[in-house]
Amino acid sequence: MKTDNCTCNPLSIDARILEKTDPETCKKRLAELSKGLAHPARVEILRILAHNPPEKRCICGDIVGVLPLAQSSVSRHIKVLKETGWIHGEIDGPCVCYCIVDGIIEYYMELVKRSIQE
Amino acid sequence: MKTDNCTCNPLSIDARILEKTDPETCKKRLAELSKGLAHPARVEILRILAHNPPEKRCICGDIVGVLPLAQSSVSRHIKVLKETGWIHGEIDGPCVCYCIVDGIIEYYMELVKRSIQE
DNA sequence: ATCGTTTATCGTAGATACACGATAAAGATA
DNA sequence: TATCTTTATCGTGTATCTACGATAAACGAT
Repeated sequence: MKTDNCTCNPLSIDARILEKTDPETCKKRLAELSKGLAHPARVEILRILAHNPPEKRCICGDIVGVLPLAQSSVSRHIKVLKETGWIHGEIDGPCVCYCIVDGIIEYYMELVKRSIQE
Repeated sequence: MKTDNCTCNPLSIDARILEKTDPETCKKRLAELSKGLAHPARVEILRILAHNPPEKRCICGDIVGVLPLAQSSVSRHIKVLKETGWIHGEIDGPCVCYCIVDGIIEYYMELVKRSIQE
């Protein structure tokens, strides 16, 4: 079931806060986020969430239909993405509304640059 | 032992080749490279290699001195970075010359963009 | 209250990751 | 040849990852 009005708070992250983050924390954060990306299924989930229009963000179970994995496996991948900080979800009736954290990709890129190049 | 003249071929990767890569392969490649980044010690190794001046790229054992890990553990992390495609190494006398693959960070960022955003 | 839908968690099993010390392999040096 | 240095690999133990089916939990609808 897909609802049109998503109750998801637009949780966002600003890449500029990195300026106040010490290098050691940056490395740990980068490693953590990278673990989230370290599986093709999770990349695909992020892709789906990133492409979902903002006004229709509740696509909880639709992900299960797309991926060639059991529902429990998909749920686990979603959990990893939540724990590593890529997405967040809020309960919306019987299903859960997931969305990608706003600005997380830019934040991640900035982390890569700062942790490796600077 | 650090040698000044590095025998490392400047193995490089061009982010533009991604244009010819199909989405499924991109996802797998991104997941693979991300696995390489998914540990703080490996991020630090990449940082060290990225900062090492080109004319002094052979710093094999120096990495062991910097990281709070046993030599065998560092060697294993280096192996992961090699296998996932971040670095490459060539034997240079008794030590091994490691360098970061040229352009790999830009390639990685491009992969993130293409696999998630496009 | 009962049923159907949706998502999370549990239990299990096999694979992979991570750390360490010990050892091997390769080349330089005496 | 013997020895030192440097790096890779092996063996071990512990922890985490991954997948699945089964089950539980939460909510809406009947």
